[in-house]
Amino acid sequence: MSQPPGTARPGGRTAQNRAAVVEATLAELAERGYDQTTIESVALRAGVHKTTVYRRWRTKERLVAEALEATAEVQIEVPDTGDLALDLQTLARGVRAVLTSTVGSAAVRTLVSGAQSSPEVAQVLRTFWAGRLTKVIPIVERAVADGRLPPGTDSIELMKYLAAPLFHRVLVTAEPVNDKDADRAAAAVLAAARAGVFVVI
Amino acid sequence: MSQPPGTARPGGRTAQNRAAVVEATLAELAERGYDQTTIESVALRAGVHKTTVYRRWRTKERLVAEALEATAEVQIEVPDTGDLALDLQTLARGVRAVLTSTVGSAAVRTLVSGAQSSPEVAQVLRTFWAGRLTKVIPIVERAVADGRLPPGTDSIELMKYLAAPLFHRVLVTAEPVNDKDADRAAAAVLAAARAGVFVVI
DNA sequence: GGTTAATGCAACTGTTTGTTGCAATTACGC
DNA sequence: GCGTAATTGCAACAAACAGTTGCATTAACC
Repeated sequence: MSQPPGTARPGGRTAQNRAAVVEATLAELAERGYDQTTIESVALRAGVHKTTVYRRWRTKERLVAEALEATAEVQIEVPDTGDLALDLQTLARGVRAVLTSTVGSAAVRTLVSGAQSSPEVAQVLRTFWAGRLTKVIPIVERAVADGRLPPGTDSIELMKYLAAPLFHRVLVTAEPVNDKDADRAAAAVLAAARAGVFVVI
Repeated sequence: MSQPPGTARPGGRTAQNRAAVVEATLAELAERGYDQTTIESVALRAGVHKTTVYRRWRTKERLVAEALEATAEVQIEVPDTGDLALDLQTLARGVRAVLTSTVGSAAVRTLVSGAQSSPEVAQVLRTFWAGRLTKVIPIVERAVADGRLPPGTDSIELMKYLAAPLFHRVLVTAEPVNDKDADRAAAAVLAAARAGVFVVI
């Protein structure tokens, strides 16, 4: 009993409940936002009693952190056509798809409200987005090797600039994001990259 | 009594209390964040009883909205040198200064997080940024007239792309933002604009 | 099939949010 | 100044919520 519940008998109903609670947490985060998400609302949605959630996760922060970690395997498609403009466009559309998905929406909403008060949640979110930023590295490296981009182009910074306008629409202007917006973001970052904006000395 | 308090006798102590509460609200938002800011904490800080705040503002959302509206006078410097690259750079540094100011950073995070649960706060957010986005219009129009930018360039969209990377650093990656970052954002948006990314058909 | 971990349930405590009646204070017209 | 009514302070209150605990029930694992 010194160990938290769910460790000694992790199969059967325990695993089922864990999955249901994680899914309910993400849905609540996406629909209602971080501060409107309560342990009770998650338990109700998951069809589980609140004491079960309290006993296994202890706090809302850990619950949110684990739920977001469980989505880490959701991947953005990595394009590999060799056409830089097309690859960036595909990547941008992938970012758009993540941003507008249930998981992505939950991550974004948690990012701006929950991460302020919880270092634990903030750390998970950093890991979450860092894993997605690396997607662009091979694409950029090949373009540099082929001479289609200037040598020394910082692929991580390029990826941030690819995603930034899409985040901006979601977070700041609260506008919808469609494929046309993703295409524009890709075109903008391509022009900037060709101009050497992302070249690190 | 059908009207909210503070309208019939707006002078004297009423005005003094209103100013104290607004100032306390901004301070709380800056120090503790949106969800940690409560009406009671604001009242305590302002040296006013909580019933006064409840009776006059009714909800936390209206209180926050009014407090943030009071900061709308903070202006970004409008460059006018005629050098497009330099003007964009100056503008980007102005955005950076707003984003990184003590009150500004908290205000931005508050706007973004509060806007997700409160349409009223969201409206303040839109108005706030709409007033700043227009800053770039004359600069872009002159550049288009001089042939330094393609005809049909959307100045509002350009301004969003100028600000997006700076917001991204503050909100998503939680990285510090300095003048070098602002300069890079300006260079990126200039390259994109010259490539015709912001041309509307 | 037996044991025991995990869960459901209800009842509880403590905290927070928001309200209300009433007395004290004070802004504003005269 | 002065009277009156709006505003505020105060205390007490109701309601909602967070989090805990004891105990009975269920079911995972040997």
